Amino acid sequence: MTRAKKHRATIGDVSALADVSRATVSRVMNGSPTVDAVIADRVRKAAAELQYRPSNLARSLSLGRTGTVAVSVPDLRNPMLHTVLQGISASAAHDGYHLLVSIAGDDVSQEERHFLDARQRCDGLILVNPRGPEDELRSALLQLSPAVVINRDTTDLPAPTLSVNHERGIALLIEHLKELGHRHLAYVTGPPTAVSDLPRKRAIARALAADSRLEIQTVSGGRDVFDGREAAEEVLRTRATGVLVFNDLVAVGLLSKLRELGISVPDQLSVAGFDDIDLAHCAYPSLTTVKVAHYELGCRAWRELAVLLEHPDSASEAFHSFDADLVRRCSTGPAPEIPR
Amino acid sequence: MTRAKKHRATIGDVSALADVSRATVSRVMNGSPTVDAVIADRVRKAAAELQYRPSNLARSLSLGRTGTVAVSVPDLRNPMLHTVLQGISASAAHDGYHLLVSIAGDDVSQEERHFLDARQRCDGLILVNPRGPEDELRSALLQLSPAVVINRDTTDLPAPTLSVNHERGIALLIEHLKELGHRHLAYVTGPPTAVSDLPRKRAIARALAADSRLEIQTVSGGRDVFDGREAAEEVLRTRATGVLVFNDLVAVGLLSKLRELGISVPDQLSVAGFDDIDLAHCAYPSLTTVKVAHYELGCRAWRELAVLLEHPDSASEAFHSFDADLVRRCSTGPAPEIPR
DNA sequence: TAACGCCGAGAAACCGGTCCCTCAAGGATC
DNA sequence: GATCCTTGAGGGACCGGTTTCTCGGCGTTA
Repeated sequence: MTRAKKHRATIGDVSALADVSRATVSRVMNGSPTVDAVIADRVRKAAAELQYRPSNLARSLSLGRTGTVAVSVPDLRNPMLHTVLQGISASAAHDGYHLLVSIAGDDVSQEERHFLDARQRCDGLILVNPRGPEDELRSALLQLSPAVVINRDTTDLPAPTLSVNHERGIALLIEHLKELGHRHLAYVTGPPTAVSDLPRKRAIARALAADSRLEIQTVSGGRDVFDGREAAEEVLRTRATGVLVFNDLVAVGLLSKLRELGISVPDQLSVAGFDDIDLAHCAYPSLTTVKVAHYELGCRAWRELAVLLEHPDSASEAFHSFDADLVRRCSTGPAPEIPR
Repeated sequence: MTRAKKHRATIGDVSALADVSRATVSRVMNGSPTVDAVIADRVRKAAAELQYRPSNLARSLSLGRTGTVAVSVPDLRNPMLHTVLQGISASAAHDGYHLLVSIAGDDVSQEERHFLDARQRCDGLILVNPRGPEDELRSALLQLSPAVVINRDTTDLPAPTLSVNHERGIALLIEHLKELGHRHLAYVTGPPTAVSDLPRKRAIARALAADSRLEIQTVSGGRDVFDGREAAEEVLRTRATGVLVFNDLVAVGLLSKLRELGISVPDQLSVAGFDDIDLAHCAYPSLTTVKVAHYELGCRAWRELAVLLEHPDSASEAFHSFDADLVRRCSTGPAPEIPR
């Protein structure tokens, strides 16, 4: 054989060298106790000599399970995702599962195909911030099962769904700014594809309906710090005294540009973010925001998936909402007496 | 059959329903032109009816390739990694490969096992910031091939290695601070496991050897903003006038704590980071740092891996170094005449 | 000493695809 | 009308594991 350098050793190579059947090698590798110690030793020695590593692929195919779960995320830049991932990862590891992260990328039309692809290599899938239209998501989920959805505020998807209560989070921030005397606000949106913009906008509509003296204008934003910087001038044009921003990252960008433009926060303009990422605490001024238990959300997502992995037929469609808590910091303050 | 709801349809189910052989189904699914249009249609109809999706696992096993490559990273919090990932991801997608990200986690002793695991599910592996001892890494790489290493400044690893020139980056920063009149510096390290601390420390040792008037003290830091905040008081105790920080994220944390402590940057203390992440531009004061072509580094890493995937025997051991460029911003300034 | 049971290892089917090889049918050529 | 070539589909081996089922050999008990 010229296998010497080429392909890795297979179970057949080991069984031949140890002069036993492949079944026996399999038993030894999996620690089955029904193998004679002498033979087991011979097998282990042969395996070591050949540097044998069982093929995960073949093993998974035969076993019908991979011991792996995929998490699909649109983009990794948002630190809030990392916290969710840590929660999932820690819980999954505890149950002996591996985690693979798959980046869906910007092309929403490719998202469904991407989900299917990720799902195929694993026993289950966690979709974080899926973006496509609801009917597509709904039909995709039927093929993806077992799957769990994070941050889609549709309550009756054919999969367990966990979501931050964005609506309430925004409501808290609006309330906070109103208490500080603000009447004219601006909302800096997320990227056009972000579905989680919808509940935020619902909260805004509701607040407007409840208080006729309130005014809230929308400014298009994005997902990262540069998007926040770019939104700054338009925010100023609205002449609002307080700004709600899609998330903390965009808010930090906005703060930096406002500073360059000579706007004093919060004296002239109050700014509030969303998520309470580590950075919110380090921003200047430190960022008022709402805090979400992202880590626990990740843990819970895993638990839901774990149940489905055990009982694939338990048609779980639970919806769990995670409330947000206001975190008052220095980027919000009383509305200025005299608008700019 | 009670297969109705249970397992997904297999190629056998489709071939039975379409009354053709499994080989023919396989041909149709892979778009082979040697199939009669009528039959192909029948097969497609049957596949649609059964909602047939070929098993990636079985396909990969049979094909001997998965069309997937894994990237192993220690932790996702550092934004610099995202840029590298984007580079890899874009290039890989261009060549029709999928990318999976695997998070190694904090336990370095599990790292080798983690690499093997990630590698097993894919055709290749890119190791970003591997941390274990060099001899372990060296022997692991032999089993991991094809693999590519990013950010390990050992030039003769048994795999293509791409690394930021940390040594030169730090040298640039030291030079910059010296020009500003600083003689007494502090260096805030990365986490204890970070191997990329070594070239940074080498640069420091070299600078000290070259200039007897220079003094540089080491303060232990970490990898995220909170580590930076925690290092602040010890930094102040060194009475240094300039600080080099392991990376931008830690530097941003340090800046925030210094601000709380009433230290004026750069008037009383100059601070410099490393990596030039987006945030460096948004920090207050904006952060002097060194910029690295992380995106290009990612692209190059993919290219190296792609070559190995094509020609597994081309024993490539190339070492590529990516130079860093100084980015002067507002967090560094002239050394104070009178130290604190 | 014969019958029974248990332990441990091998043969072979199986997971779900791919693909080489074979061969039948139909059209073209002489 | 017979032969050759081409087209296209099927049979079956294969990828590298796991697992059921079978059976030989040994120790135990009557």
